[in-house]
Amino acid sequence: MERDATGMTVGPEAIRAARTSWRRRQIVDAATRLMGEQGYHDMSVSALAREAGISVGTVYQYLDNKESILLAVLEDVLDTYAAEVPAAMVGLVDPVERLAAGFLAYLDVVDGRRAAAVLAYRESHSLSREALQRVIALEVATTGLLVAELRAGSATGALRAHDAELVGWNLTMLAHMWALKHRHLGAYRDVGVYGRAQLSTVLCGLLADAARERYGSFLEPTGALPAQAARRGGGSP
Amino acid sequence: MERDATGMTVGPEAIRAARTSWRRRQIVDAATRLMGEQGYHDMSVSALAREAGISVGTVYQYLDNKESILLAVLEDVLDTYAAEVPAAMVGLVDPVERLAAGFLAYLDVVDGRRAAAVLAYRESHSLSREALQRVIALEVATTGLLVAELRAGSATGALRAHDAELVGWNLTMLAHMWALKHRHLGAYRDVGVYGRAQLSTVLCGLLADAARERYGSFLEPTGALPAQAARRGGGSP
Amino acid sequence: MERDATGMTVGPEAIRAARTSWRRRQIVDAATRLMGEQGYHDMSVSALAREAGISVGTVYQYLDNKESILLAVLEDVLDTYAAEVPAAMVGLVDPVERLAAGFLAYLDVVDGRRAAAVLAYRESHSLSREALQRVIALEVATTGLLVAELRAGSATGALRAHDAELVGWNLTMLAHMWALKHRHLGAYRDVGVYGRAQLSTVLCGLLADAARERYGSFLEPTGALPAQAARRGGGSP
Amino acid sequence: MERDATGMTVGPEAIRAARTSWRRRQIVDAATRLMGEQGYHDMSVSALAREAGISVGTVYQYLDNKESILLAVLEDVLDTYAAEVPAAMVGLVDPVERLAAGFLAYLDVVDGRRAAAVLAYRESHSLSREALQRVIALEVATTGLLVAELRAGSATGALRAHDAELVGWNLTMLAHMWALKHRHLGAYRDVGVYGRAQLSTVLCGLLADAARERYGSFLEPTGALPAQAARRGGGSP
DNA sequence: GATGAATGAGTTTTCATTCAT
DNA sequence: GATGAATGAAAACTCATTCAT
Repeated sequence: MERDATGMTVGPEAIRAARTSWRRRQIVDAATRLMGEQGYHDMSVSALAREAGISVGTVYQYLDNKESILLAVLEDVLDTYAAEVPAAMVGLVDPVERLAAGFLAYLDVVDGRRAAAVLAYRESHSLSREALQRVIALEVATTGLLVAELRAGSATGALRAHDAELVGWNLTMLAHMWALKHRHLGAYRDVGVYGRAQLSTVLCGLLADAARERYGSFLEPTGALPAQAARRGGGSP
Repeated sequence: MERDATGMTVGPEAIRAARTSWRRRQIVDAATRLMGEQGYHDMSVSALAREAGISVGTVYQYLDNKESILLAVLEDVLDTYAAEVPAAMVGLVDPVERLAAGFLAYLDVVDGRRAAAVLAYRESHSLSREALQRVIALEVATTGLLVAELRAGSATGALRAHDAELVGWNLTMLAHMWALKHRHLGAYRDVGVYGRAQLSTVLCGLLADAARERYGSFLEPTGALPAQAARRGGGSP
Repeated sequence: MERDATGMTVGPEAIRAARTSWRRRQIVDAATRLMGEQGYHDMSVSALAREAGISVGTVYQYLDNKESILLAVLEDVLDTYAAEVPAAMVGLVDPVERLAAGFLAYLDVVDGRRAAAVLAYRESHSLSREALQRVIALEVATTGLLVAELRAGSATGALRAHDAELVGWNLTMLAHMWALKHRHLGAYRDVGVYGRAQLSTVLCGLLADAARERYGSFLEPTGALPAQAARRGGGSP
Repeated sequence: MERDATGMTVGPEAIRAARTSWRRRQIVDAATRLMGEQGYHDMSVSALAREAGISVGTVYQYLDNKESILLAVLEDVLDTYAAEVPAAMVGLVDPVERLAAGFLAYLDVVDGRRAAAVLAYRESHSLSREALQRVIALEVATTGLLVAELRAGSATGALRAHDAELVGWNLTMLAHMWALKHRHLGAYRDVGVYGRAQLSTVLCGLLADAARERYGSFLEPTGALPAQAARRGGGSP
């Protein structure tokens, strides 16, 4: 493989790879926009091409068929969750703090791409069995990150015995809810407030009595979050 | 208006009305089935007619167009919520008990018609502006029943000061979640357990210290529910 | 056949015949109205039934199919021509006067039922071959009445040698034109004026020099018509 | 804009424009044929596509909907009138000669496209309000050309005072009549004879006494036309 | 690689006609 | 005789996908 002075891979394959990912991004971004507005079925491939500024033929050069456009869009959001949630936990060691930071990062991604977050609920059923499995696997993986912290918290004694998987899905659901019910919740609320309120709801029944004081700030829905957790989670101003 | 020996209204208009509602039920039931499996867009009207055992023309005799089939299906579920939730509260006076009974009844309907419950999330965006408003209004109305009890609970001092509207939507969301995440939750869990667990999660942060003992049973996720609340809520075994 | 005191036929067959003609009139009148507005194809049989104040089934009891409704409507107008044109000539002996009276009567019918007159041009092609033959035969018959007078006029020497058939169709066409081009002609003109103007146009080239003086009034487009001819022809004020 | 050796515009836009007009012509020609036989409503778009030798999709690539196919067909004939009538007058200065030449050219177009000429009468009512306005405007424009000559003839004193607009419509109607009544007129007559006969009918009442001699040839229905007027007008042999 | 014209299967919807009541 | 609910064939129109340029 050839490399240029700065260490970047060059040569025909590198050019091709770069073009491919650039094209896919063009397409996925345009598709996310259109599908958010009109839905998967009402987005025609030619409208997508127009929105992306390319031709129909080019769309089909980079994606096999309409369904794989949908898959690419959904994977794109789910990949963002899978990247941002662990990124927010880096540097934190306490399971409860990691959990809080992960949840707030999740919520932050949802808030930044609300329309895309809704798509996973609205359009997944249009995927083939295999594609659906991939989407589910991604969702399970991200929720799994939260579940792991819930289990770790139990192990350290900070959290009471609980159904970690159920609680993990609760956290995921509450993050998604910000997008799903934004019509009802978003008018007079702010993501930050929303996130803290939901976190306190979930942690309330979870924290062991002995740990309540230590994590008291999480139980105070309207209170300020400890610096660490807020760092990543407080996305939109 | 003529009436027969049993007091039933008879005569041409009564026959027509009865036929109309029977036909609409046939159609709505078939549509709920097909849309649950294939989605709104992938359900063709002729497939619907076949499933309902009638002709395409007959479908259009009772519903104006495909969109109004969707609306009828969604209203059908939402109407069930709006009927069952208050029905479950009848006879109860304590706000917390009414809230619990309402939530469990809501969950019970969701459990009984999981596919239909998901449709509201998946297909609402295919409705026209006006139809969407009707659907939203119905959803708001049912959630409003829970919000009212949350406010009443605050007034009696049983519940702490809280964002009643947000908590109301949380309860709604957690009921819907049983359908939305059933793939993940339903395999090894039972609605009854699920309902009590979620109720305890929500009530934990809400109950005033003074009321904790009184409603202790609600805070015990796996514990038995007090007779009253369980009576209505414990639908599917 | 039974007859009542006034000599009217009675009995079941008479009742049936009377009902049949009454029903057909209801239907033809409604159809003429609707077809005039919407055209034959855009008039649905159920809309026709509604307009006529009867049920679809009843329409089919009196007319075999949609095409025969069209035929009935067209025959209705053409029959009116065939009745009114000779009626206007009754009592007149002079061929030129008879011709003038016939033309003006024709025009008068057209004026009274403009929409129906247009239907013959617009919708005839939707008739079956046989039905079309009947319509054509009726039109030929009426024009033939004018052609006969043209020939008679030649025989008496009042009219010059001419292509009587062509002139007959010209007169027919000019009568129809009042309906066909009414948008352009009707705004600032009156049927009476129109009729006299067209008659003078046609007669000008026809009258033998010796007869010009005698029928001078017909050549004066804006002049008054001789009493006889005006009697019938001056329909709309 | 690029041009090839022969000065033809080339490049993608030129190709596209050429293809578009070629396709539209294919479609309009096929539609004129089918609509002439079956009428607008009974011509299905798929039958049209078959007749044109293309696919349904291609029809819709070049024309928005079925109505615009009809409009294209009607505009096509009306545009021919609007082009041929003035073309026939070029080089003539005398209003009466120009009028005669214009009328005969009009008739010539009608004769060349009889079925299409009838369509304007049969199918106009299927147009939308706006499309109808366009069709009417075109018809008025062509008749206006004749009306202008009628007025010019009055100004020079060749024609008597008359209702120029009415006479203009008469000429238009008589040209159309060749198509509308062809069943009755066409069997034993020839367009040339028909045209001269009708022209003489119209001019008879119109020519001022002083001009009768000069334009005597126009008044002789069966006589030869003066060279100029015959040149253009004598279309079909 | 990129384009976009062409395709035709598939969708929603209408409506003439029938026939049990 | 009168009704109008039921039927299903047929129509207009869309759009994912291909492929010659």
